[in-house]
Amino acid sequence: MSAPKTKRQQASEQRRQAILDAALDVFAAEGFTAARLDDVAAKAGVAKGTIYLFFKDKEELFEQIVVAAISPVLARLEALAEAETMPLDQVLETVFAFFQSEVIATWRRDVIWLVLSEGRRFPRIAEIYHRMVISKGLGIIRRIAENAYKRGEISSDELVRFPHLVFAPLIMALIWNGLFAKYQPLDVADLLNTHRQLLMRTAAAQPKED
Amino acid sequence: MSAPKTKRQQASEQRRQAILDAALDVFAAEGFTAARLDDVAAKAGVAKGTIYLFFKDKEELFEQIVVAAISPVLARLEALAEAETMPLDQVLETVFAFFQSEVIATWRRDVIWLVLSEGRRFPRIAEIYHRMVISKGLGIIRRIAENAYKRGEISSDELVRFPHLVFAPLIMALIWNGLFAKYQPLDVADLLNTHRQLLMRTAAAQPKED
Amino acid sequence: MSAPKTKRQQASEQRRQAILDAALDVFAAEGFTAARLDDVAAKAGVAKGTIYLFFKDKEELFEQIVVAAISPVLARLEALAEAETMPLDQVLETVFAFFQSEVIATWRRDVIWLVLSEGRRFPRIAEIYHRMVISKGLGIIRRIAENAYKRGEISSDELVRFPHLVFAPLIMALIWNGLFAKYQPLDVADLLNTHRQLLMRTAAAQPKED
Amino acid sequence: MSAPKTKRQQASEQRRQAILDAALDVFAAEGFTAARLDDVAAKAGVAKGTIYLFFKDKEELFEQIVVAAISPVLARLEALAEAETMPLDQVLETVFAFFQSEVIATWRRDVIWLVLSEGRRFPRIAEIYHRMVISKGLGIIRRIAENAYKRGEISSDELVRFPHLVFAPLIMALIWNGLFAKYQPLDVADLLNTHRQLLMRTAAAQPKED
DNA sequence: AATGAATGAGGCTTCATTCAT
DNA sequence: GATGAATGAAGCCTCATTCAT
Repeated sequence: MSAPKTKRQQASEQRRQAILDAALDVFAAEGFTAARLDDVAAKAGVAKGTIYLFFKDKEELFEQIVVAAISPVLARLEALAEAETMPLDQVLETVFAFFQSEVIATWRRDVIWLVLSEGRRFPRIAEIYHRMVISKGLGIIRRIAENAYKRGEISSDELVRFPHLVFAPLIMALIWNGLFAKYQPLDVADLLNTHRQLLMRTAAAQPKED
Repeated sequence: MSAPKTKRQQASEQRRQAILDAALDVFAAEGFTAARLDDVAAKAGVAKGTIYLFFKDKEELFEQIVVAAISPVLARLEALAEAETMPLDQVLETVFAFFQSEVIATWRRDVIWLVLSEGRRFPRIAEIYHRMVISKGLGIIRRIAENAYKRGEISSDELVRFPHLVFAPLIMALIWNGLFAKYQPLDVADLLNTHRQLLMRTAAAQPKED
Repeated sequence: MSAPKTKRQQASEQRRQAILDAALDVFAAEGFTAARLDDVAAKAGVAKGTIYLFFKDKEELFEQIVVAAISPVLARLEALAEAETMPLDQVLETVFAFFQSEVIATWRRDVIWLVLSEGRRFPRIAEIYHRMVISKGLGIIRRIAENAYKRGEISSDELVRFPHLVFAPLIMALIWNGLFAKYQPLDVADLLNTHRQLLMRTAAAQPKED
Repeated sequence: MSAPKTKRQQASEQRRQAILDAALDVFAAEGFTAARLDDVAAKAGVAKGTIYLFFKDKEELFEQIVVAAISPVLARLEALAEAETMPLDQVLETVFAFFQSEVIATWRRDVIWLVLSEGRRFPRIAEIYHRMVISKGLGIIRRIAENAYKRGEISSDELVRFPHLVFAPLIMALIWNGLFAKYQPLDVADLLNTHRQLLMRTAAAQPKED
């Protein structure tokens, strides 16, 4: 139903996507204000005016970058939500692996950087990202942790109250790679394994006994 | 040694500081590119040209904001370094309290946001911040953790290898407050207490036995 | 003689006219430069490219608006020319009534406004309008006045030498309505009656005696 | 009190005036939309940015052209207002002479053209011009006509009710010169003399007798 | 013939930087 | 030193015109 039929529509959709791809590159590299739409157009292989056939102005283009980037992530979250009864340790392993291979090493990283660095000046973007990604992701991990807690897999409700703690080292790793890796490399795989051990050892150490 | 002598020198130093204070406000609010030197000058109560008496250009002003903001922090770090043998739990309590009262609620928060959001485009700033703050802070925590580990206060070397894990929730709290608090408040005190419990329970649970 | 034969030709002529009608609206409202052909096309119910099937460019479209608008007026002038021996007073009454009901209250007003406001920058338009409307109209009134003068209906040759004086209050009324009526309404009927009385009393007062 | 004192202030005022002069030229020649601020700046001998030190944007510059042009005219109107008891014929002669030498042949003509051709799209300008020039001028002529009528100098109250009729041929002459003089010259002096005779013969013809 | 997506030149406006006072 | 008026390069956005469908 939303699949474009005619060649015209297909070509148009391809152009739109090319602009979004180029814009993500340029905006991530330069930031919203310093990014030049000339560069976006050049990188997308279209004329300047073409951008305005799809987006009202620079700001809407920026928002749509984030919106467009979120959609595919949502599918992943849905899949994760299915795993509510999976062992916590296994969930963490899956999530951390996904983060390393599919986020920190790909264009998804750039989207997060954009939200991080421009979100305060574009509350709409922060709001969208929170509503569609953050709150959902936290909710899923919270439910998984809750189940693990009830099963006695973990001994305390810390992650139930603050699922944020699961993600903190992920976002830190992403920031470190962006800012400091040049001066002091960080073994993200090791970091995240250690983080997981830390979370899980806590669990194993104090088996629930009530 | 660096104390200004004459009144003129003092007045000059005050102007310089007023510009830096104003610039921190404006740059943090708008980002480097969107920040207008007109606004900085107005907020500092000086003429636009005066800025150029102290700073070569906009970029140098930006760098000096960070440099100037770091100096006072260094003193804190030195003090913390003295505490190498303090119990880890107590160190964490001190550090987290400082973070809540002196970072997340003050202009220091803005400095961190600037490094976060502009650091990738201004490697010199990232480099300075890493060299003067990050690596020192991590080093101190690592040594404290190492001592605690040797004393048997904690049961594993995780924090020795990745002292980053101590700070991850701090940076996450700061980001959350900047981006998402409007939509979903976060009890930072509770979060950090929980984080500390999590770190320390690990320690207590498995007394070192090798 | 110029009647389109085939249905296709008729449809084409209708499109052309629709474009001209729309263009008159848009150009009158915005002026030549600010008028957007997008708006013209939308209002005419055609695609933008269609305009270029009938008119070489924006400027030619503008010219043709005026040309097309003039043709129907010419018929009126012809009719008036037949009335060369009609009493001057009656002619004025007829002309002024026509002006009030058929010019100042209709799209003809817009044509005049276009000529007024853009004529200096588009001499071709001024020239066309002068040749086809102004000079003819003035000539007719001059001849009528001349006849009236010869008959002794009016006592002086002022209107023979300057038939412009008959029209001056008309154009002034049109301008006033366009610019100042909002701030100070003008009773055009009263104005024109007064104007006519003024012209005719002159006539009646001094019967020709040579 | 409003005289600039320092050299700086004088130079600034001169620049402002140079910009206004240049802008009148360019706007009158091209119309508001087609006028290019680049051209204004070049003609005024300043940089583009300098315009924005004095005027918020193109539209404010446009308004200020008219406002600045009106001020000197006001003095003339005041002087005319003093002449309330002067014989009507003499007033008309004075006004018409002024119009020929000081309006139709100078930059004042351009101001009127601007009001004429752009006033509908810039109601503020029409409003200003009406309030400061039109209504005042009409009021003065009305009072002068009223006095003449009371004195019996003119036999009817037509000009009291519609002082507009005095000015109609003036505006017509201005328009003619702008649009049609190339194709058919107009002897403005003769036209205005004839107009005056027409107005005054009416008066003489029917001496007031009540 | 008719369409409307695509183009890219051009204009308004901003703002970092300079420099005469 | 301090000022702030002046500069002009640069960027966003519009819109007349073209052309593949």
